[in-house]
Amino acid sequence: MEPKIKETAWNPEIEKQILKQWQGSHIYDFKPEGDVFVIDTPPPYPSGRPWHIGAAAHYAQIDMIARTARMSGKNVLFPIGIDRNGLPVEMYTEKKYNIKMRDAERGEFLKMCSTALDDLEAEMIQIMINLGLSGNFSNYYRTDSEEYRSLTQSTFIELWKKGLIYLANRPNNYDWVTGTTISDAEISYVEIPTKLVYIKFKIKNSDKHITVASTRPELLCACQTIIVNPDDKRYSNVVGKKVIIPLVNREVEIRTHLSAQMEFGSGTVMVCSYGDQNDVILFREMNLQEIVAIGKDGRMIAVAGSYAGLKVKQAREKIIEDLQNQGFVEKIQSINHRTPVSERSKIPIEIIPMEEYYLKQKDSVQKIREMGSKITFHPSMHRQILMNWLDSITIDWPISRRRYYGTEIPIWHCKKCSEPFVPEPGKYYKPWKDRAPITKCTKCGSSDFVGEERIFDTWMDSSITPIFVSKYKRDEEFFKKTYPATIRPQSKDIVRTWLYYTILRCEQLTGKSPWSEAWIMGYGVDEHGTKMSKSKGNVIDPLPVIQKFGADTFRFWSASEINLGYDFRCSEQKIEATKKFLSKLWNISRFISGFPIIKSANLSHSDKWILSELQKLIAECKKGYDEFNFFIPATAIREFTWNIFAAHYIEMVKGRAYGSDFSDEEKVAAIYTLHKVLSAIFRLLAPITPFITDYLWQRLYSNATIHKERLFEQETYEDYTKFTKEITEFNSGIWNKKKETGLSLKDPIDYEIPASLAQFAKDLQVMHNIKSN
RNA sequence: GGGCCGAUCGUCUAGUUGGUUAGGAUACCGCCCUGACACGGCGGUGGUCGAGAGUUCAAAUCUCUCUCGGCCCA
Repeated sequence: MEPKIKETAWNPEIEKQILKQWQGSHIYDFKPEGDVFVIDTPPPYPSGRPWHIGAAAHYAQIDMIARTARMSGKNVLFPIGIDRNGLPVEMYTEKKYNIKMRDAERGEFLKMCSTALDDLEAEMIQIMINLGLSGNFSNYYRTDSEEYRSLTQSTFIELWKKGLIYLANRPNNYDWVTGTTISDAEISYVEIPTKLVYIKFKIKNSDKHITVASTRPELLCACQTIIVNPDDKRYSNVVGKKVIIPLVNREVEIRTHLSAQMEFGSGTVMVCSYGDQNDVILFREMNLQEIVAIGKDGRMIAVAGSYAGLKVKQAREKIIEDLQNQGFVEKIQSINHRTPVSERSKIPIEIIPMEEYYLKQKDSVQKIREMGSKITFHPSMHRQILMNWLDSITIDWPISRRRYYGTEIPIWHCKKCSEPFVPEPGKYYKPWKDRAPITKCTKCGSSDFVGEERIFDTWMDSSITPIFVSKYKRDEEFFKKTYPATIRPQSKDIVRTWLYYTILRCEQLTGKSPWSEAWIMGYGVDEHGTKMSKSKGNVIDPLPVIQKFGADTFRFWSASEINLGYDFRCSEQKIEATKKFLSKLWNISRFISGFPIIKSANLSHSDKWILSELQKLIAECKKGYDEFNFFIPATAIREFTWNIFAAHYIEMVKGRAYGSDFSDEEKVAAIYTLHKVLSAIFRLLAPITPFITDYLWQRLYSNATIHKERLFEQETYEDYTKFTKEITEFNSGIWNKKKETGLSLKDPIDYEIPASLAQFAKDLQVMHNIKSN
């Protein structure tokens, strides 16, 4: 028997020719009809080389979702997009050209950012293609395109008209390095060593003092009250008295408030505008007059007296020194303080009152909680991340940013009376350079207008991906078919941003939940379990790994190694080891390819046994594919193929398939079953390893692609799986015996076949060359 | 300080209605060319199931406490 396949190992180079075939044949094109399955693909941000290997694994798995749905008979919309708005590219550009954004001409700067993104994007797209993603590459979208930005602006205009957006001047998280307001979602917390300074405040008309512990002594000039806990006996006799602020020599009153913790510091807290979020709450609650002490450049302003012009940190050092010199310091303690920092610039944020645009979100929390509880989460435990976040929302979402590379806020104000005007939706507006959409102010009659210079928080763009890909407001028919989308795949670290904001925005615009399922993946960490970062030097570049081992190897590794929702380790050695399975599959196929394809047969017992094991495998795979957990089918298929099908069944029927000492009927049954099982394995594996399965499928079974086939068909056979343990143990027993006695595997042996295996006796006898007595 | 999640051979994991010598894969070691595969076959080393206590005839599995790791919030 000559096998159809000559090569003895899977060669990843073949992937290139398969890719070419896919590209030419449009097998992955989407038709908006029948049973539609829409994936709200995350558009990755091209923030620099190399792309994270964990992200590549993530996209490989998203493709498995698409292929699973397609092979289940669905019409799959699998859009590909690139997220290009936001701060990282601005910082990248500033560094690359050694310029400052605010010194550059705005139009020029935007062009530089756009060019930088083009280069970074090209490699990302190439990796996605090489990975075999079955998405829409011929028409991939960019969030900074005219079409996308005009949709963002249209949705803003729509919500503005609905009254869901307002301008307000209130204390905000402010990142003075990047010069913009940021939302709570863009803040992370880090432990920073800092000094807790115990400052003595003189009590008015008394020679006594009280001690106040603070990590922000530079804000003394903005202090408006001192609070103590109402239950704190130590201070009950001073509540209501006035104290003199050291150095500043202003009087403030001592009050009580529950938020003062008796155990922390001295039990007293100075309330300043604004040291932290608690100060913001207290100023509002107690109706205190705010004193702004820090400017937009992160330096103290005039009200800080001699400290004006100093950066916050310098001012702190200086004021501690002055307090010490004048005897106001009782002691200084070194502590680690959980400090809010900007996720982008990594520096501690300041809270500064500013006028910004807000999108109402507090009123939506209850509705989103209900929607969230109806969305199916994979795995279900990650629903909690959303719920925890919903519980912590206290203010509306500030959506304006004082940066350049983003979608412009489409609004003009009357120069004279400040009346705002929004244009008609449907076009892309740049108010910083375009003319106003009206000629005369409807309020005061003035004809001078000033365009808004600010842009949106990038989440304003990203949060409308489901309505962008479904052509909201652009193709009503298409939208009806494709919205809400089916599934949102994403990583767990952006649940509170991307997932949450998308539900919020889509609910406000469409009244519906944007998808029925959310699929949440963990992070890729290095082989020792630590987070990959450029500074640690443990980043693995996915591109050379994919080139070396092939996309299918990489994909099978990702499926068999990553448990959905949990963090996973990335090691090149592990990826390399997975390649062996593909070669095993290749060689099984090579062997079977030598036999003709047979339509039907009269099965013998061994055949019925492996077919009922196959049914068990199919049921197991179905369970995994139904919840898009590819770990389950990948490991089950590997186990079945290698350790049951190849190790036992193929060895058992080899003699029969070759035909010596067997009837034609018996021979035909073996060959029929070999092909039956192999072709089922190909289809079961196709969503995970689309290259090798399609190649072998076309070599052996069809002129057409495997990717239009059904994933599996469930058939019923008499259950023979109860024999599996006995068969495999019997075979092991003989292999061991031959080894112990120094026999070669092909040597004859005396061995009793137990009565319970009598149905398989003939196959077993030939397999092991057991002497017939 | 509070919440959520996790912890099983070096690594990935099975085990979730309490009763298995705790199973598999990978890595490692040894032996072996066998009608597809040495990217193979067979076998072996390796786990006091994070720690402690409790319930029980019996606990990786149930209860409590603690430790560590991750994430979130105040």
